[in-house]
Amino acid sequence: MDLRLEDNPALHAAVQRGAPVVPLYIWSPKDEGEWAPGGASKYWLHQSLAALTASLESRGATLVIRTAPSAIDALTDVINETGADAVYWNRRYEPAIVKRDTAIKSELTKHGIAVESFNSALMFEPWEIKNKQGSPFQVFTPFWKTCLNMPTVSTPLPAPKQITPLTKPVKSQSLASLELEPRIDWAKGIRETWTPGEAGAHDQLTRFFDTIAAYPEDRDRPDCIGTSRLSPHLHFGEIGPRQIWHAARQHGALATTPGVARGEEKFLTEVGWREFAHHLLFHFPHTAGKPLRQNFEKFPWLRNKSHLRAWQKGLTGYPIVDAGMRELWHTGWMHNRVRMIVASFFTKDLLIPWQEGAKWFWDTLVDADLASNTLGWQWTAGCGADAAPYFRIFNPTSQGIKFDPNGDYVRTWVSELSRLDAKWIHDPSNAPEDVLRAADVVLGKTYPKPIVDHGEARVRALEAFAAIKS
DNA sequence: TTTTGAGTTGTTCGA
DNA sequence: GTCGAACAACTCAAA
Repeated sequence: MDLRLEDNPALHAAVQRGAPVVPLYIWSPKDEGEWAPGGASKYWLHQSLAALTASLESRGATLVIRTAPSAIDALTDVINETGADAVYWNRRYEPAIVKRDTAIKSELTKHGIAVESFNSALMFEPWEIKNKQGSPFQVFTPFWKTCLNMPTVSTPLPAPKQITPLTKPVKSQSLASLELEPRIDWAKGIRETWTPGEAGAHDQLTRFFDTIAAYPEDRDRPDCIGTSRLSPHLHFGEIGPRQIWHAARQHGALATTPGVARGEEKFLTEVGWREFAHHLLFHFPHTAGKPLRQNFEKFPWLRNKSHLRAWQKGLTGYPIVDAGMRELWHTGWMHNRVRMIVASFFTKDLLIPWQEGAKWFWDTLVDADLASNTLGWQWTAGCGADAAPYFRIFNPTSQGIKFDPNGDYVRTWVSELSRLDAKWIHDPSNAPEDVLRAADVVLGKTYPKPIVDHGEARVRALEAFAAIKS
């Protein structure tokens, strides 16, 4: 899924052949198995496809859009209609897609079509990075060390200046016919927050570089813009990790103050985590639905529908959790630190299976990415690679105080608490009566009481972990 | 094969 | 108020 012209190896190779090129996008959500794009992703996809259509037009080409139950059907149609003798695409690494694309490749090859696929989504191929025993890494630090010792990250390719179209136009569906945009317009917040598309991705990268020196500290602060906010752009391939790698290296090298490049380094490590997530899902394809660590199969999860709903709606009674869940609902995105807090609350305070949380994120995040989502949830739940030790249970109140010290983040998203001062905003249920009254907060009415007591929930979680000890 | 050191992101308790 | 240790045991990765 690479909705960009720059550093797009499949497009580049196709243009290099010198023959006319038919840029084709196939919408075949059934191919994704259980993981067809959710609502927020579909909204983004629509905008990004519109942007791609425009930029292809500026190079003389038209994006052909097709829908099919399976990609092979649409592909075969287009090959028959155009007489194409070669098909190029950029690889995806999700288990269901690897399977599909392998089948497509052998099918087309059988019919004499020259098929070639390329890596544009990752810095390294999952099979390139392995430990001394030749198996995939399951710990991040040695994984990333090995990546950094690889010869080079290849240099990004330029966007083609001109793309030669077929003389006879190829039939295309309209973008609207994919019905990616919601019927009821709930996407206002997303629209106001983001600019999907390749140009938007590069603007975002440039903006981020202005503040990257503060990244190591500010990245943990949801009350300020300290993170790159590139995740949805990366997911849709509007920008690639290799472009980011080289841009950050270059930017870091320009820094004159010694130590300033620390920001770039730290940021690239995070891009490394994205890489790690993709490699892991490739090597352990069952992990999107099942824990990497088998002993977690018998973890005593609870299923409490009303807790699940309270979490989804941002009505748990823990302000930092509720702020995060509402930011997600409103903008299609949540700050990384807050993702950890809400996920820890979900899996440890509520003891609901991590898969349920992953599903909610899948439908509501504009950056929903199977590899990153899987790693993140399994890491928090303690059943994944390099996972958090069982005793690391976030205290939502102290996390709030630590990373949102003035309460600005909570005030932005939980308006009913906006008149509470910093001293009590993360702990309204313990605030004195007169403080609450002065801030127009009536617990249980204007804002919920905590749905679980964190102290008790912590003890309960520790007991649950003790139950699966071998 | 065996051994050794280490492992993104915390919290609580007691000195 | 601050600080360090305990919170288990396991698995991974490398020597």
